[in-house]
Amino acid sequence: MKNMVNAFKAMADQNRLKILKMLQCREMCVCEIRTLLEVSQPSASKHLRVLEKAGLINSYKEGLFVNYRISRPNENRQIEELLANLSRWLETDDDITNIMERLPNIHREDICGRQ
Amino acid sequence: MKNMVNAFKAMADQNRLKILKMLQCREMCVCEIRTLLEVSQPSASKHLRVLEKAGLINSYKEGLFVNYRISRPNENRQIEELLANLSRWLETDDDITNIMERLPNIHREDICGRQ
DNA sequence: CAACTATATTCCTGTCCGGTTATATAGTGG
DNA sequence: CCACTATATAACCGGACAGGAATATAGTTG
Repeated sequence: MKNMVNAFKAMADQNRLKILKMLQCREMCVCEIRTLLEVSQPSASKHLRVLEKAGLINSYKEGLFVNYRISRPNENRQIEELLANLSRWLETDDDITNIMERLPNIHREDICGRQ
Repeated sequence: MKNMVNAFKAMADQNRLKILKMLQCREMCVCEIRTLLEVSQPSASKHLRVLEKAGLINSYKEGLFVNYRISRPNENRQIEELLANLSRWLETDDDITNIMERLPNIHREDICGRQ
């Protein structure tokens, strides 16, 4: 039950839902996420930590970057179902569609080192 | 999106998840819920309010009692999917199975007027 | 209408959460 | 090893939230 509660807590925030939707398109590093989200770097970092602790996403290092991605199919069936649902939800939400439009043009090479 | 966030917030609490699971068995009045949950009456009342505002449950009066029940299939497809998932989850959770065992023996006639 | 009962609301308090600023850590290139 | 960059963590603050105690409301019964 604790797991479930934590997953719901993690999803009970607009910015974190946005992050999940973004990562369902492709994996991204923190500075890409923070740029799309338009939040500060520490803020993005903390949200990612919450999602990771809830088992919804995980991360791996690639040089200086840390890439985040949706938790691979395993973990826990409930989380998997939740994420599967989410991928079908919010398709018509203004904030989400806005992010989805900008997402293809966001590349770390263009962003990093210029903030 | 706000709707989704509110639904997740409402579900991000052990007691509220318990209430939803209970109501997925049958509708109940506040004093039945509060007894199964082992919380104070105002606490139960407040949790119910949160769930109701999130569109997960609704209520109707029956004399002195207020009966709560799972939101009828309509409302919003996302909420419906969430609840459908929940009904398959937590089947093996200790707290939930404990409640499910006691639930058939809880009747308002035996409880009310004796607290 | 008075006494009673089921529920809701209010007020208070301690805790958690999100955001910001400042600082720390870790990896890279010279 | 130094300067730089991407990310994480810490410290702090204001606002939201859970729980309890007290009170209000609404419906019932006599």
